Amino acid sequence: MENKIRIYNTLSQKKEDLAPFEGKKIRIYVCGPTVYSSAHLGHARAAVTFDVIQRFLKNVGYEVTYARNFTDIDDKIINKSNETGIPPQEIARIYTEEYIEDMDSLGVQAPTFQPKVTEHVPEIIDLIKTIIDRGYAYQSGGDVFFSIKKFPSYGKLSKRAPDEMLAGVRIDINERKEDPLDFALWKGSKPGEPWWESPWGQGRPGWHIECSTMSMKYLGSSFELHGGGKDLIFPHHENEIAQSEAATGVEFVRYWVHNGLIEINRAKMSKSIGNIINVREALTRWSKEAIRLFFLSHQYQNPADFSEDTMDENESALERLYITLKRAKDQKNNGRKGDSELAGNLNKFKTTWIEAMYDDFNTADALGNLFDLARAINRSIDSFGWTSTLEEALKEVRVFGSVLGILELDPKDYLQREKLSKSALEMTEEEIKQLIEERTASRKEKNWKRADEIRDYLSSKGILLEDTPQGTIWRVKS
RNA sequence: GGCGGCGUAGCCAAGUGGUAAGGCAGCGGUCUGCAAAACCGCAAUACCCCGGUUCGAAUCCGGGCGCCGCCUCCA
Repeated sequence: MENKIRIYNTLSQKKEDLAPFEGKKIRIYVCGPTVYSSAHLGHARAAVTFDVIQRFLKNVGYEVTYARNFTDIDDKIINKSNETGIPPQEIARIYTEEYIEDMDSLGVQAPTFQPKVTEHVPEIIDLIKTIIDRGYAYQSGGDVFFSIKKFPSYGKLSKRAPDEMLAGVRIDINERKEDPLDFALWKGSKPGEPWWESPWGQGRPGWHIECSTMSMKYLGSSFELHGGGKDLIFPHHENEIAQSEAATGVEFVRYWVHNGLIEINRAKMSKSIGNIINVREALTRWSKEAIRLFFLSHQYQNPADFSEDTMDENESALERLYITLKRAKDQKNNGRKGDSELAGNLNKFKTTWIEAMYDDFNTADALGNLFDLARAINRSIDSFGWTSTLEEALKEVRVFGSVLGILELDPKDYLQREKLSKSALEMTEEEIKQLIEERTASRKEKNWKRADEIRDYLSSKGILLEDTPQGTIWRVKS
């Protein structure tokens, strides 16, 4: 097995060995949402991607410190406030809470720190002062701008040269900027807008500076891993690098990691196109683990094209795994010791899934190996029922599941309750159980007609029956 | 125009030099009262096209076609 984690670094455009600054400590910062609307699948993918990365790192022995911010003061929030009449703070509060709830619903573990911009304005002002003092920024009216000319390596992340960026590009000509590409560290406030007192007058932080401030506050001037969606590479992360390195003189981040975007019918999901799918909408139809499975069955850097059919397929795939787990659980100990064939498959799985994850967190590859193991488990059950090897295999599946955040439910709960709640059928568990009892009685009398009638009826209601040696079981159809 | 990326069977999707994981859907078989699930098997002559490098390329290089993202708020 390889002993180095390989990770694709946007900065070098190569896979590199993951090497912490110190021991086995990894510090991660991920750009969280600007809280002015409900979380959509794009937010969810980013959150799940880095959730799995941090889970895996912990699993293989790293000590992870993970920060993800809330940008709770921003032009977009102010615009929303102007549209709705709801105060900006209230908008931010509502969507911050929603985001926390939604990510929790998706099984995303809470980061170590979840700092908010509005709670760090003094630190932001200090950082801006430092940048000005070091000669990288200038005041102009009530604004403060970062001067990209002073930062020669500007463009190193997004691979673009400042001269080229200007050509044919739509840029607001702001009279107060020395260079059109300069960006605001501090924005003077207009009447009616939220503001904080600063050396440059009343105003608020510009976009970008909050992430530099908070990441460095919680993780240090230099830290290992900074993540976010690919759409943030420019200008957001480019500007973060410029500001941070201008302020400290040291390398800001060692590995830049970017997840691919969600597409709908091969077009980016975005507010301007209006094809947004919110997390809570998706959760009314598919289980949280199916949604995670959808994300994780793609390599994290690739685009993921969303469709209802694809989601249904993921739900079916998840169901297959849970059915296998349930079968395994239902086996009785029959005294047999082990199954060498399964043991071989288990060993293979143990190494292959770890290897896949070591290679740039390739969850899609790892999942392929899981399905191989599931087949091996089923085969073993068919031949031997319960064995100690089966027990070991289930243990390993649980470990794997805990890294990906899937297969964490009791199989029965998934196959019945979880799915019952996602389907439109109006049937209680009690009613279902009664009908099954009646059918079991009919079957004993070999009254196949009545038995089939009941089965067909339940089927029409979306309930699938299965007659097993242990009795009749049911689940909700996909 | 600049930068980045993608094009693998019916659909989804791994795979950066040695003759192609996995899932979903389909077909046949075993099992079953019949089903379901599971297993076994099948199928789809699956690597966008054309050149090149190589003993050997889906994988590297060049060219072409198609699609997408960023360059403007965005996970």
